[in-house]
Amino acid sequence: MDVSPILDPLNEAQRQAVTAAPGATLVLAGAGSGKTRVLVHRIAWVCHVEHVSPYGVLAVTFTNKAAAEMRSRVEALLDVSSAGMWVGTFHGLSHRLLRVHWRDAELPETFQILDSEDQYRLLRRVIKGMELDEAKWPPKQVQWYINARKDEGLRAQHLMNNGDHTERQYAQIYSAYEEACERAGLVDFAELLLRTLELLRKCPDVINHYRNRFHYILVDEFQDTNALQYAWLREFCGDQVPLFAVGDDDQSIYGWRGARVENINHFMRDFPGAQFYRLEQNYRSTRTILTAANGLIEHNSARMGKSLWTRDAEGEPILLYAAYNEQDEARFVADKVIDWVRRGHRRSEVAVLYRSNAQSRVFEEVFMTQGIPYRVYGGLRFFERAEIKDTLAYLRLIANPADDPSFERVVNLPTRGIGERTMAILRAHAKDYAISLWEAAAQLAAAKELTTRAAKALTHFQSLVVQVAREVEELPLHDQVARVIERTGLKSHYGREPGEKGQTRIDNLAELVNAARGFNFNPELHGDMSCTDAFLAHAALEAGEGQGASWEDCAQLMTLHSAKGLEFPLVIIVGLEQGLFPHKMSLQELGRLEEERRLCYVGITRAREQVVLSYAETRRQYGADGYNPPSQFIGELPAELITQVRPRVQVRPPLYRGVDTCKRMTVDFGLKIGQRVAHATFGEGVVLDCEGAGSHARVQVNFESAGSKWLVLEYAKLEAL
DNA sequence: GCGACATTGTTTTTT
DNA sequence: ACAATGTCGC
Repeated sequence: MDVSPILDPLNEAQRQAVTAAPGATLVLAGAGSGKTRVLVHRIAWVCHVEHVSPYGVLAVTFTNKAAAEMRSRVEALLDVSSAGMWVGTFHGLSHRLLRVHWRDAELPETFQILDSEDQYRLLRRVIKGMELDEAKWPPKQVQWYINARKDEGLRAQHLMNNGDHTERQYAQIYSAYEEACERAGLVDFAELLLRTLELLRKCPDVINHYRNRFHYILVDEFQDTNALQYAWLREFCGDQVPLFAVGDDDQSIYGWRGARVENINHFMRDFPGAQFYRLEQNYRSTRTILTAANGLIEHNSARMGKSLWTRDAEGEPILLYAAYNEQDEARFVADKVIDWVRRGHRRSEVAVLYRSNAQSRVFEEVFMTQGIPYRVYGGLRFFERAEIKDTLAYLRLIANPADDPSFERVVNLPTRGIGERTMAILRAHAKDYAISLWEAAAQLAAAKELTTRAAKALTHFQSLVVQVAREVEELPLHDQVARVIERTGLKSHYGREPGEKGQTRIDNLAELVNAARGFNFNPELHGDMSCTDAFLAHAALEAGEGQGASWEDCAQLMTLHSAKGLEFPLVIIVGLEQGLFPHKMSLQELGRLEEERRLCYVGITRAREQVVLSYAETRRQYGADGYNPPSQFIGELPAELITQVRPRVQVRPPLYRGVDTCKRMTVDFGLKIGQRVAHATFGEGVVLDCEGAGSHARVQVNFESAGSKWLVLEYAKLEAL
């Protein structure tokens, strides 16, 4: 067997990892060091050299995108179809397992998946149903709590008797939520994993089957695994099946949602004798960029230790721009994009990275006026749109009338006279007899316990659903979807919405029919699910892109988090201000601050050719002007790599504040906020704020070298520049 | 059931 | 500031 296609494209460290002896292996793979390549080549290696069938390989990722990429690269390298191979996300693979073993997992055959929005809505219902005050038990927080517990492998029953009153109440809600899911045959995202884990633990037949089947398990982005996912992996491995894990502790940015970098350490403990490799040669960035990234990340204490290097040239210095405010910052960035394009590059090679989504707005506005095409990542995705979810809710209700959340969603959409009062009676009845809303509706309408009007409306709704269900039974999927949209009145309902909005929704519904038409039912993957169920699961597990892939050459706007795994020739990281990035919520705890620093590290290492940084001296946030000092991360980068960009001219209109100090400042000292000033010892800086009056008047000045300071005007002898 | 006003919370995101 | 809810009156 010729292994040269597998080994030739690899460097020494990669080759060692790929050809490691069978057994647990951990690869610490720095940014841009060929992590996916190692994973893919490792699969090829074990298949070709150790003669493991591709069907004996289980490869797990976090996102569908990563799974798809892995699949296609394995196919290209192995020259076989990857159809039989188990490559997928934790959730996708868990789902697949639960569909096969639904009986052992104690699920109804047609169980459906709740996405986070569905989960949130159901939780609100549950909390209301328990007659609890939403203000005291915020559904968002409860949702957070439940998911966090599930991610730790904990059920409500484990929590009922612990903690204080609050804790117990949370556990009570958790328990009621479990029951609601149970009754309606619903499974949320975390539940997919937890159910699977419990299934594997309680059914020796099942786990033995899979341990015999999978001879190799690989996992990507290992630093992002939470406790549940790690337990899931260990369960599959037992003490026989080797686990090949690839990750980078320096890119762990999801601690806030339960990811445990410590799993990297646990790996070495739980798999004694595990092999350990480091990939430190970077193929992406210039030396300047890597030196900067290394310099920054060295400020973190809890690290495995790793230092990226490259054979690449030194490259451009890192640019730093101190903007007056967020508008000035956006204008500067727009200029940079225009300049980049003028030099013969593509716009799509530029990424603007920010800490929080709200920051995208200014950039959008300025890009719009400057005529720069752009694309914002994140936001509502296709299958998350209201009109899409409404249609899917009808489909779900047809498949399973006990699906209470779907019932709630569409019972009065379009409005058919079933209001809050009727629903309250329905819910109470359903609760009393522990039946679904669907059954409750049927019973109450028959028992004449409702007003004639309400009973009629309910009967009408139910017969509509039954009728559409019958009509649709034998139709191909896309016709089913089209028929549902038509017959339920959704189409005309949205058509009535005024303006562009209604049309967009209609277009989206048409797009949904297309998506259904293009949906491949794969018996290999979907087992004996119905095509509709498979499509519904697909909608929940792969919510689709935020915006359809744009053919136009667009500048890319996204959060630092969503930039992970991507690369761009030019990366512009904006809003580098203390309190914004690192975010103020992270400043109290060292661990969280270090995570912010890793986020910055991720941002910098996305760049191939150049990094540009910027911050604003004043920024309008939550409606008020804020003054943030420059981010500490700027100071943590090696100073010699940074070139300050001087502002061109003073573009920003001066800010006036209607307080006496400002007037005095302006009149007596010739100062105003935003004014550049010079101080005898501190050098040059910018006035950020003022307070007090008369001889107590003070100004806050942000000095270039000395940082920001409060000075008493009378003594400071500031010189206006 | 819908439009007008009030209240509320604004880090990051995938599945 | 602002968007996204919730409440109230018709």
